[in-house]
Amino acid sequence: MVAMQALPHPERDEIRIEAVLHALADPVRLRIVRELALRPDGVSCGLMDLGISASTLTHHVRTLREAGVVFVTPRGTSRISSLRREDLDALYPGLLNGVLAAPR
Amino acid sequence: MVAMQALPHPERDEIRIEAVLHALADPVRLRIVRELALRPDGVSCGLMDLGISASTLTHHVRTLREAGVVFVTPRGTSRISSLRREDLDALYPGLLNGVLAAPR
DNA sequence: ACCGTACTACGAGAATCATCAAAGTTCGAT
DNA sequence: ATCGAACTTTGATGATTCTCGTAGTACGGT
Repeated sequence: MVAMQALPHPERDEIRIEAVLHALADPVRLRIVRELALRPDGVSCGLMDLGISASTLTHHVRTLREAGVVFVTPRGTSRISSLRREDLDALYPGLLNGVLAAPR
Repeated sequence: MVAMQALPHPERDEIRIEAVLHALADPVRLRIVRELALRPDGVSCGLMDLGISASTLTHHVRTLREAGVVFVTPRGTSRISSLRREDLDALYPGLLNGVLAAPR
């Protein structure tokens, strides 16, 4: 069993700091990341009340996924997203904690 | 003596995480921040060999200043920039270290 | 087989951004 | 007072991005 993922994700060594920072710099995506930080087991982002359209949400989740910030895996008709905490902490120790420490 | 600064800077409590992340997300600005991290006493960004025009550099330094990432003060005809390490570490502990830990 | 839910793909519009050149400002030095 | 160096301002351009609606796909349940 090599690939249980249906969607492309960057390997840890392919993650670029500029892409991560850009992904985190958007208010909507930051809210998603904050929410995911509270749910280590992952959750469907569609359940979050973000006040944006479904297609916009798709765009943001893809941005986060392609940057290497979140891991996304299909579950039925939903897609479960989770923070790539281990990878991010290994690459940029303290970054995620610092971002999450910011006042809401 | 209230204001020794000639340029407007956000107070610590006015710094917003989205602005900081956006400021750090640009490759040129990230290079500037990395350089400033090596020079605690500050330096004129014009001395860095960034391969951009002077007006573009002005734009980037202003973005960093207005986000609260750097402190800029005039010195003769130059402007000395320095990282606002204390403020950033207080607001987002670990963020700066994490960013600087990233492979260049 | 059909329907509803969850999500994606596509195309478009508005806004933001990075970049530059040209012209202007400020300051120190001659 | 003049000059040059360092920087800013303005205006423009092209690229990127955020947003949406519409149409489409995939999956589970009835």
